Amino acid sequence: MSKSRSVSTSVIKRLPRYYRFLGDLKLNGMHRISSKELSERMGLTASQIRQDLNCFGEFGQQGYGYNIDLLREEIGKILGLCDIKKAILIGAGYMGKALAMHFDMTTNGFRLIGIFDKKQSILGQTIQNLPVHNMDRLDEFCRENKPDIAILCIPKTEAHAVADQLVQLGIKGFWNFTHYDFSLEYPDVVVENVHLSDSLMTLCYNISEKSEPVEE
Amino acid sequence: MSKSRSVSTSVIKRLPRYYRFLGDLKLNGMHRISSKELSERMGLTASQIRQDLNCFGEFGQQGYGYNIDLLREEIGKILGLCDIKKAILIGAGYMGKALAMHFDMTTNGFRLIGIFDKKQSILGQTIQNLPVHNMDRLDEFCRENKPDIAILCIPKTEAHAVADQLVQLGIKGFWNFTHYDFSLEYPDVVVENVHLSDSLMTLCYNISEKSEPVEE
DNA sequence: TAGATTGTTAATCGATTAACAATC
DNA sequence: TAGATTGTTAATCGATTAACAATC
Repeated sequence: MSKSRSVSTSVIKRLPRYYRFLGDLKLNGMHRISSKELSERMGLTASQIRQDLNCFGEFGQQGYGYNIDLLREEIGKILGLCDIKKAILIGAGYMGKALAMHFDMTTNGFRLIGIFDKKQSILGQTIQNLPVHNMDRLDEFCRENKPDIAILCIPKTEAHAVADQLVQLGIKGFWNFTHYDFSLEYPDVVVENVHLSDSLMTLCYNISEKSEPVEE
Repeated sequence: MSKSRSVSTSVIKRLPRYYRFLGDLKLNGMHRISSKELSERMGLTASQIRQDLNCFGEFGQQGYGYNIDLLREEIGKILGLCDIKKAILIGAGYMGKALAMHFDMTTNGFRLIGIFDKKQSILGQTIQNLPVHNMDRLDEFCRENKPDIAILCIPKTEAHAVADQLVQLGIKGFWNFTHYDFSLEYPDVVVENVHLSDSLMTLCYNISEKSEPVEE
């Protein structure tokens, strides 16, 4: 299906945004769009859009443009959204709960199948029909259910040990909300970091920069 | 203080990570580090680190390397973390609450000064000593307290109208957790997006890619 | 057919890496 | 002084943009 291996991460990172915009256009009742019009709506160049898409195949038609519905579906396939993978949540604090309750993972390729915490007060609870298991049941659960990824919403101090354990248990990826950085430790495991602090600091920089007098 | 205007966003995005690693090294009781050793720990090249830092000044010493504590502080200054700016939270659902309760903004340059929602059931509550105000008090509050940024944790459908209102009220930046994309609409307002869906889709792609048979 | 717009090659631009003189 | 490591210039690499023939 895919044309060749190793598409650059810059391209990959743009795919979800294309997917989102195409979804919005679809909801607007539109059916076709040219790379030029899409580029204007997204703040990119038409060239870039065409280059990006041509990493994966030929989805357009000369003189016509792209069929919105079809292109969206193709990008969905490229991202692998159709094949729903199994996720477990480690840490049912505020952030973990927010994700479990509020966030529809199935539209993003995942289904939550288990929740774990070690805090006694949380253990009885049920979140989205899933009981919160004690951490000491993690091994057994993973062996039985073979989750693909783990969502880490635990304190930084616990991240390392838990990650080690999960890698041992064959986890394939982490959605990492902790402040711990294990990009390098497990070369065969995919890590997607959501470093909220980094994001907020970037905003801080840009705000500070903006309000500074511009020196020539 | 800063050497020249318009440092590339690639560099800016790496600053918080440097800041984090230097903080960890400091906690480890270390005092100096060379660009080479830091590069190995962070998975970068020494050249890149030196290039990045030299966008802002000369923080090292030949033959010695960098003073960890000092470099960390300098990066903090560059990011503008010392000057605490005012933030308001719009939307006190699961995600909004998680941020307000759990996330220490002051270490990232911001202080939460107001929380807003329109859901009747939430309005009585107090989160981190801040009462949840009704949305119809937003105008008054902003005129009185002049917040710098707004954290948007509201449904996509409401994002556009609220953003418009806040821009009118002089907000300087958004920390955007909604699925709405207003990168282009307000050229003078700084937007930092936390598109969790995009992040999860990227993870989905990388997991799918990894498990596919590698074709040559 | 003529016009529009793609897919793709070539040109440009920017970011990363390498090299090295300066210097602690 | 000799060794280490910076700051910075030059070389390389990759990503973005421009151009255009192919074609719907």
